[in-house]
Amino acid sequence: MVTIADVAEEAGVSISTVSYVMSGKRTISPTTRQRVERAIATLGFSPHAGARSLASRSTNVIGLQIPLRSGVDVHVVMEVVTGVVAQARTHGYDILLLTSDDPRGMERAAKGSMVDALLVMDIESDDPRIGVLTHLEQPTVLIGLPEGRRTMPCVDFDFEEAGWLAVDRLLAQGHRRLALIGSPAEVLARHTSYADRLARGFLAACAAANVVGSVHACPSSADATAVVDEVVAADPSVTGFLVHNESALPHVFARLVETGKHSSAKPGIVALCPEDVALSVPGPVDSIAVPAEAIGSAAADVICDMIAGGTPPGVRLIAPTLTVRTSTDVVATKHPSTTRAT
Amino acid sequence: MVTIADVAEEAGVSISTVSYVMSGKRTISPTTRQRVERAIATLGFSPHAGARSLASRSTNVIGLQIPLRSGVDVHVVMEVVTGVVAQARTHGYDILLLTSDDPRGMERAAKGSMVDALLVMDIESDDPRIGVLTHLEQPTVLIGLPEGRRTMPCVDFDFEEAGWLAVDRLLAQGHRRLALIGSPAEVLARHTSYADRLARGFLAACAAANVVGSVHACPSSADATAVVDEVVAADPSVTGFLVHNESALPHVFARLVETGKHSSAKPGIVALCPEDVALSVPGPVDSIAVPAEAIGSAAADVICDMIAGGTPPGVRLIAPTLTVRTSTDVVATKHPSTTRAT
DNA sequence: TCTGACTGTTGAAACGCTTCGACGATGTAG
DNA sequence: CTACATCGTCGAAGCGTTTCAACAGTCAGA
Repeated sequence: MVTIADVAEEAGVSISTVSYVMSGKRTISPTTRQRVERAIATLGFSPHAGARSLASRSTNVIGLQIPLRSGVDVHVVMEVVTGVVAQARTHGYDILLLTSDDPRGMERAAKGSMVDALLVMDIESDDPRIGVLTHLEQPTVLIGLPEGRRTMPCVDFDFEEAGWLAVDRLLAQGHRRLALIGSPAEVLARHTSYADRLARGFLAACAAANVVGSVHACPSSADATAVVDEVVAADPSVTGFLVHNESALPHVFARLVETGKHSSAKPGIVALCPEDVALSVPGPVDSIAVPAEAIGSAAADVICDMIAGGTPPGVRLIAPTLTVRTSTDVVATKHPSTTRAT
Repeated sequence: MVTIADVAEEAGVSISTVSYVMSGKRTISPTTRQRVERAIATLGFSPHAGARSLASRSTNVIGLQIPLRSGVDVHVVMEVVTGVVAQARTHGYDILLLTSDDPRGMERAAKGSMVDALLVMDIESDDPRIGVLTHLEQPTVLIGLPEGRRTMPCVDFDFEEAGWLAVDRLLAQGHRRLALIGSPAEVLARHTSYADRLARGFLAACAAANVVGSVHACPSSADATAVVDEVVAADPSVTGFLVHNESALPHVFARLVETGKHSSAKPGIVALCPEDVALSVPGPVDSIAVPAEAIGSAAADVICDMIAGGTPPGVRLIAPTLTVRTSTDVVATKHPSTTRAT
């Protein structure tokens, strides 16, 4: 293994000079800088991460808690992770994967100084992990939005606003009885933050328009068609559907087309999902994109800023955008509210 | 921060004694052991990972390279990751996420002593990363199976055998002209290991049975139906389909049902995908499970064993199993070849 | 010419842990 | 009773960085 001492010798300078060349924390004459840089290159030196973290008390690693619970959209999770990793790298950070939903995994990583900060996904409205997290020294950012007192920064897509936006669209198309075909029952049962917020926005918008809206759990399997049938059977006047379930979307779409509830001429669906999922369905459908990768990179930005000593930004929500594909008179409507910070 | 010195003082022993209690590398009397353990608990001590890695020259972290390339089945990737993480944890290892397909990311992690070993997913038949990996000090395990000289251990599902198995089943059902509806074109174009091997097994089995088999790229979107139509149009005698494309499966299934190529009475499909995907389709379909999580944990076992000094196991392939759902006379056929090690 | 400020460089002290060699104390065999 | 392992514990030397305090040397201002 080649150490900083080897580099120093090769370049004919002291160890500390090499260190300062690498960190840029002190002024170095151009000539020595070049000598050192050449030595680093010829020897192929890369500093020992452990030694570095011991001396500098920082690891350049961020712990990322990702959900393995049932019912989550892997597609979305994966994209968020992609965004986090890519953006963190641009700040010089690597990602340590934490998957156990037992918060002791995060505690272990934090107390063992394995990470400089923690990023937690799959937040529930009243998340038990938050208590543990507040006791840690490392800054923490949540991807999601718990209810009540928010003691730590949150980053997420504005699902509540998305609910309003979807209802707006369905109302504009003349629908007067709406249904939200949502996440699987287990996701709703544990009050996953995004599902709660979407339902809240959806129901509030319905109420504001004096229209009946109902929320339905939906499995990610082909059984989704059965849910559609039940919803329609229970109240045949339902004509407008907000679908927020990536895996179920193809089935729901197919069934609503079969039953005449959705067609290009008479659209009855707004889908809430990543763009490519909306496009993969056999026919046009209006959709609100879940900008999963953008959420991830925003979260990475926030947390890197906090590590650097920036002030915690409170809540950062990414505004929803509706893309219309079922009518030619409008192409895309950007919702007025832009990204808002609290 | 509480250090090992604090623990030593609290317990009234020396620092080294505390260390030996934790590592178990020397005999310690029951009484001191208890005193130390109590001290650790009361102070909530957890050793500094960086210091540890500096002194012991090992990090207890495994680098995991996961693919972000287009066309891969996120579902499968996610499950593999799950298996890796969970199993690695049982061996005391954490996972550092590496996503850039640029091998310099892995080089950086390895040369900076951030990881004890590397696990590389999404292997291509002639993978350019392998050259870089062989120069690293850390052991490396591939999830996939490159062609040619195999200089490093490989773990994967036996896709080639799966091809034979699927053909067996389709032949047994009387089909005499088969088609493999496979991965997206970009996956085939870069000769992703699993796609190549599946095609090889499929074509070899067809040839052995003196039956015509053809391989077709298929996008993950609704355009999959168009592929089905093209295949059938090009040769209407095709009646047996092996489908290996998680996202396309619902569309392919639907189209084949519509065109009368598949039904419970006259099944024409064998699906190669995770179990839950096969079950999510609206109707029974025979399938060969891709045991993604098992692949991940097998890989983790192999790599942990290598770190511990075990001899590299060569190639480890998990045998395929066919699950029959379209006929009541057979329930499940375990293929004769069991997990084989080379 | 002297003083003080600034520049570029250095030596050495941490950082928190593992592990080697050593050392009493105790047990065992001759 | 002596000689010699064995057991349990300890002190201290690293591991490879960062960073502080210090120090020559240069330069500008008085």
